[in-house]
Amino acid sequence: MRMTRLALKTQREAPADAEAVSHQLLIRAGYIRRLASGVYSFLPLGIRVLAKLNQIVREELDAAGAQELLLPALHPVELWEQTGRLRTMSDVLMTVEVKGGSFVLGPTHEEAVIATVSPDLESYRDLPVTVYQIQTKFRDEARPRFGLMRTREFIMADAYSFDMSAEAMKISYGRMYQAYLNIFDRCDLPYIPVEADSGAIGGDVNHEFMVSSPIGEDHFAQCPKCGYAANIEAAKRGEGVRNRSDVPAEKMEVHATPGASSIKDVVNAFRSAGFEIDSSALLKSLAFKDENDDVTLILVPGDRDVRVPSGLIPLSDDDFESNSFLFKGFIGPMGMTDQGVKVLADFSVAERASWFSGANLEGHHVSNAVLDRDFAVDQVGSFAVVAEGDPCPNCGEMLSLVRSVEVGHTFQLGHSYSNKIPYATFKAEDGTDQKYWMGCYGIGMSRLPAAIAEHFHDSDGLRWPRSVAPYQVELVTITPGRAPEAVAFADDIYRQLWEMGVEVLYDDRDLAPGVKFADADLIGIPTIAIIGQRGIANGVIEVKDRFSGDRVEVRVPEIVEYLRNCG
RNA sequence: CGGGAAGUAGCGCAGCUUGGUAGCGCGCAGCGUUCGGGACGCUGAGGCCGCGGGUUCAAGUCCCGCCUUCCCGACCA
Repeated sequence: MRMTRLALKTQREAPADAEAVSHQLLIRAGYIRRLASGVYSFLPLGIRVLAKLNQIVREELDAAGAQELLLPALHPVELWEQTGRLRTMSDVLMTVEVKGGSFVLGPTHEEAVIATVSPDLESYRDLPVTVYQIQTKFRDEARPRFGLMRTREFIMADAYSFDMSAEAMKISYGRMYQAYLNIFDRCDLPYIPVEADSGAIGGDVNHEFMVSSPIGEDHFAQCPKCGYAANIEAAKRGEGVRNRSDVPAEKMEVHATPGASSIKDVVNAFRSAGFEIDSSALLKSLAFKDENDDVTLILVPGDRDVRVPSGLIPLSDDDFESNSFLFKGFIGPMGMTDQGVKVLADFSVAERASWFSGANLEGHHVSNAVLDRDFAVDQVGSFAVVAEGDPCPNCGEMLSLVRSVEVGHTFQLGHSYSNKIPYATFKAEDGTDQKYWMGCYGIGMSRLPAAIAEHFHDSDGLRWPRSVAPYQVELVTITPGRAPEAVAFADDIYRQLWEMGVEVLYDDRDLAPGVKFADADLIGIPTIAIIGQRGIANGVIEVKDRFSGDRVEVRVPEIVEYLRNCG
């Protein structure tokens, strides 16, 4: 492509509202343009990156035995009522009213794919099947941000597997998981698969594919020794050193702390009473209930958050009324097991000898509450959100927390969707109707260019790995107005490379050299060949590697072959 | 949804305190000079000063309301 014909203009300055470096560079270099908040156009260069990524995904998923199809973006609203997600996902759903009904703009396609393929998957003989699509998704995000990172309209490659048994589902999952490893390998991204929390989509085993990034919106815990890695939502810690050495001689003592029901207020109350403490000395006791309305108390230090086990929900105000021994804001673990409350303590609770805690009395807290002396627990385990330095659950090494971008997510769904859709069944070998065992798999296609740009840019601009670069080679002519022979020479190289099928961008613009060099660096094509009068007079072409910055001089007769081998 | 900031030419910004002809840089068009790392001169085009109302002889500027955007948080298959 000749740049004089390319519908693209680089910008010296990024829009003021672009914060992330990847966002600024993608806009400045002319890959994307904002149309609305969280809504971006892909310009000619940007769509080429996307096409490269799509091609990688197609090749790997096809090789894994998945079949491409294309589901609609418009879903009849009834389909979403059926699974209950019209309600549960109402925060992000966009709907459109049309003649004769309403449609949901698909934020994900479990409903649509089941409705589409189930007529053809009638028998166990028809399984297993995995289908995928590359589709635009719509989510009314609370806060779109960081350019392509979090948008309201985005492109996802999503796949769905259908199997006849749990074992078969695991095989399909394993195959897709491997395909995902292949895909991210080919994007050259340093990613890491982590164990993840299943969240609202439901299901059991699942993994997120994370890329470490300073603008990531996720965190995962990683063990430097054994390789354990899990999303912060799912990460567990191991047992620490139980501290019994400095158990105070003093007995537990009740203090009046009127109105102090938050961690912050309680700390302040004790401080004004002369105790030099911070929130880590306070025992946070949070009450939850299960489906039988049985109460569970979870204990974590006051400076930590509870990682709520699945199946437990926080008590409502009504629940507090029906459990009159629970004083919201003043709960402590003392005597709770006698009330039939199950008490779970995080490992970190056992690491401290004595605690300040709620007194189970309105307006009162206690000091010197000691585990196994003043209160009992049913189980000590990993019940807090893990923190930097917590011991690894596998090997005990200190965990570190990594900020990251989620570029893919794979789920073993089991029956969580097929159970909700009556016709999501097949005839089993024994003649009974059975539900599909499903898996689903997603890659944020439009997020990937941002993640890649974020990871590989330097101070001069973008640097694309070859596998996703919009062009493999950029030719830059120098002083075209004055050097017709150099231009003719460049034209010839361009034509030859073009005919060989090399993806070549040709900066044939009549601009000052500095501008063209700067643009080449900004755009980030991996190989830049500089064709100027001076070099040609010496019989050489200067070729710059955008990644390493290395420059080599290639002899004129060899230049075409050299550049071809770059691509 | 809570907190903060900002909307003036395609992009980056000044002007607002103290109301009186809407400006600068980049970019864009034309001409000329330059030409191996974002050159220079001259000429020119381009504006619903976010929207609506109010105050005033007069509003980009003051007052009220709304909208949009960005950042932090909450939320997030």
